Amino acid sequence: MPAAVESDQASHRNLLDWLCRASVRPGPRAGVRAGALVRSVRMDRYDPHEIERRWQAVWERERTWEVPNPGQPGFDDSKPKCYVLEMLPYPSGEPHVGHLKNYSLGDAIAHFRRRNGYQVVHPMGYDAFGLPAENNAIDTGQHPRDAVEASIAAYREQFRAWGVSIDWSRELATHAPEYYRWTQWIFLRLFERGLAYRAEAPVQWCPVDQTVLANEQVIDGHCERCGSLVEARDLEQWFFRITEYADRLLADFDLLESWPEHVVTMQRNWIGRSEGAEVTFRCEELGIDFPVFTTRPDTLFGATFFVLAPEHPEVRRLAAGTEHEDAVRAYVDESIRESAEERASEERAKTGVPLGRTVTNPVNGEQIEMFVADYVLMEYGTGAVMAVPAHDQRDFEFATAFGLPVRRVVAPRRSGGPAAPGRDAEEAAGNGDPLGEAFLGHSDDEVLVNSDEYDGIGSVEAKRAIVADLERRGLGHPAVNYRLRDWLLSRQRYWGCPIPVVYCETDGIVTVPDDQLPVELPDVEDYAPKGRSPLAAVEDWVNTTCPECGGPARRETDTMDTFVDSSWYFLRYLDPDNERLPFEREIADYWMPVDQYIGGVEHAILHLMYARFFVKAFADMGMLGVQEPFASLFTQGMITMGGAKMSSSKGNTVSAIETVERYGADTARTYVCFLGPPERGGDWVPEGVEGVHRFLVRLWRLQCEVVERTEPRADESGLPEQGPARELLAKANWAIDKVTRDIEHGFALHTAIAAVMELVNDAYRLKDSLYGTPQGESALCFATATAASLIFPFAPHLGCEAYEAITGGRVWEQPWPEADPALLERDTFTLVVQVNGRRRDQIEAAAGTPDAELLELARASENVRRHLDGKEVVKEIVVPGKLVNLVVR
RNA sequence: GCCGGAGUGGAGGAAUCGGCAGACUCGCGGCGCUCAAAACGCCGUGCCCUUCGGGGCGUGUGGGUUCGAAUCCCACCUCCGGCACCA
Repeated sequence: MPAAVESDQASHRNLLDWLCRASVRPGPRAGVRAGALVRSVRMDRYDPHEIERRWQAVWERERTWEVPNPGQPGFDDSKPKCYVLEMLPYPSGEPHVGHLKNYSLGDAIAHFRRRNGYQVVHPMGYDAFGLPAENNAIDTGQHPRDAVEASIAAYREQFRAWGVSIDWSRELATHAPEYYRWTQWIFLRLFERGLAYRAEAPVQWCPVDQTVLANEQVIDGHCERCGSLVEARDLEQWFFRITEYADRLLADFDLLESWPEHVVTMQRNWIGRSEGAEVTFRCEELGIDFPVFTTRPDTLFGATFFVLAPEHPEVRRLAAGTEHEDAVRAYVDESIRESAEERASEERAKTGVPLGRTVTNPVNGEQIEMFVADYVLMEYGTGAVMAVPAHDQRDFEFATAFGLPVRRVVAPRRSGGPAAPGRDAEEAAGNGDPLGEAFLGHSDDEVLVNSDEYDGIGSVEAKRAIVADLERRGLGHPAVNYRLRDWLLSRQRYWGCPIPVVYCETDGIVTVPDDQLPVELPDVEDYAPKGRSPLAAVEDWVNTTCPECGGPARRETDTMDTFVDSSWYFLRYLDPDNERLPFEREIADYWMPVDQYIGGVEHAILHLMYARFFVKAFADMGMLGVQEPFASLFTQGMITMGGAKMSSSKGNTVSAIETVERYGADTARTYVCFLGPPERGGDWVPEGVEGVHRFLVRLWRLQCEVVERTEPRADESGLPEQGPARELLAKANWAIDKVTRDIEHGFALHTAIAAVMELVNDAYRLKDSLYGTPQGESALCFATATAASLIFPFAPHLGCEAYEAITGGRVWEQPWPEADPALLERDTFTLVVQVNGRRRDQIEAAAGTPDAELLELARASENVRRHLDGKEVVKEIVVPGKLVNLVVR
């Protein structure tokens, strides 16, 4: 072996090494490879389907993508683990281009990590319970299980046709009794710890889907799924106590490796933590205490009235016997009838009715008037507020409408020191101190005014002092409030996981013992919901015996929200056949957390927050050693067509299946990765698909030509010093470096693919000058094999085929290539010469040329001289390896 | 209203430690191959002017910092996403 090659080859890993050692390319290949059988008939025609089927058969036969768990035969403990996961699909109809993108991105990462030395687990499953299949059953009578399983078959077939590298031995579906048995088991463990409970609460009811919804599933007062207006109802329902984890859900954002900032922000907003105090206002006449939550206890002296939500349980009692009784009743009835949407509408004037009662302001003993008004929400805080009109926009509007007093109690410290005590708002306004300025300026440099002994104290300090004083008198204490509500999990629908609970006449709520799980979902005659679950009609299922006393009992007929099913599926993949537990802790601890999770941003709050909650609860129960399920999250953008969201009603859909049938999976996969930055959406352009297809065909033909026209022979000449062979080798190494960095840094798959395109373009441009010499042919073989190797994560079948044709090796068994630093360094560079910052010339210069020489080169340029003529050079800027800028006057 | 993100050719997009604006792909134009077309290959393609040497303008708008700004700062406009009577 030539010495020149020997010194450089190590960094080429086995590819260039192999090319140099054995021959330019192998003669007859050893053994029967998948591609070798048909080489004779292949010719120049790129037949993606034939190639794709063939490699898929190899992977399937050899179970290439299956990875054993620790302790199982074949487990390789020398490699670090890597869990690559895409959000599991909801099997409805057929997979679409959104799925294609999701799984193409994930598969590229999985392949990339594998070839970088990781033991990658990359499983797949189906989120099979849920309304679409059930609604379909109502329309057609087809059992949801049959519909869902037909879809699963279609999805599975597509994923195979796309050549996604899935470990099929771990496949699961959430509607299978073997799976939901453990969903029920988890429910029971949460129940035992008080994290699942049943309670009556005001809930949101979707009249079309005929079920209650979780808060997260209501958007602007509408059902997230079907869009209909939700109604408020008081019902007894099952909840998960996610609010208990609110602080940890916030704090543990710190444990995440790489999540999009906006997803974290969305969850933060959703949890909506606010610090303040709970303060008690007492109605002396009736002897009722009204606690309120406030973030501004420092403004207590400005509380000039008091407002209850129309739903507040004490409203009717307060008004009873007063002159306002009828008006209050009418107002409350009207408010409750109105939808949340109407109540929240923006430009609506504040309305309300006096209650004819007063409460005592605990800081100064003032009697302030009570009102009922619909701008106060029962769902937040205590359903009552102290109104501080001087410093709250909403209270101010109400006060204006009802002619109530406005008293300013904080003022900016800067405006000439503390304001004179006793000055009221009208005065302040009259003194050119507009009230508008008084609205909650959150500057820390405010001081209290009109607040007795607290006057002059800074607002931050005053908060502490006032709350401490109230606490001493038993009238308040510091408090934290959350926007987050407990997760309402029961649904009055059929196609979901049964809740493993019975109601016994003597024992009340009794859980089904573990050894009787799963509580199987029975078949029903009629799927239509009638305000309660269709399961309620299955008499011989509902009527059962109490596991405690053996007496008669009725089963819970509600089923679980499907988000329960998907909150732990990523753990079941790791131990899918376990019949003792949902998953073995040791196995889960080995693989968890998910290193890279990929899915749509639409799950930013719901699924991702629920799954985080489950994992924390599991950790608390000793089932798991991690606090967070997903170390890194990538949210892909939606594919549009003509700038609009694809929908069958608009007729602008693209079928993933048809695209794959027409161009092959490699083209479809590469196209969705090439469309643009994957985190952004991308517009599907049919000509763009053609363009990517053309590129793959070019690579294919290049490979055919190289195999045909290069001679298998030993190359003893070492790395070329210059000329086209050197240029192409340099380009190939540049591409290795670029693709590697782009995939590693922020998922820039589109620019990675562009780099391979550049390599192929250069190979085309240079190939005719490379044939005939050992160095040239060696470089061409290396470049082509490198292109195949680099495109493999995106177009795995073509990557395999082309790589094998040139090297005889299987590309997925090769380590990811490493760029040779010697070939990355350019020996010349283009020196840009500017005069006054404008480009006047460019000159080829040797790398490492000293600054002084660069300046001379620059001044020697004819065009530069023209611009220097008659002027004085006042400054010379040299950026080594880049440019020279001459500043003249 | 508040919090994020983004505005670059005919289109998608590249360039983000401040240093050649427009990589790559599409589209368009030219040439080659062909009886011809498609396919394929090569070349060109921001706008304007040009004596063909080159020159001017150009990254949403207006200012600023700098030898030099798509990139940094200030003000504003537009679009997208999230939250929103949350006390």
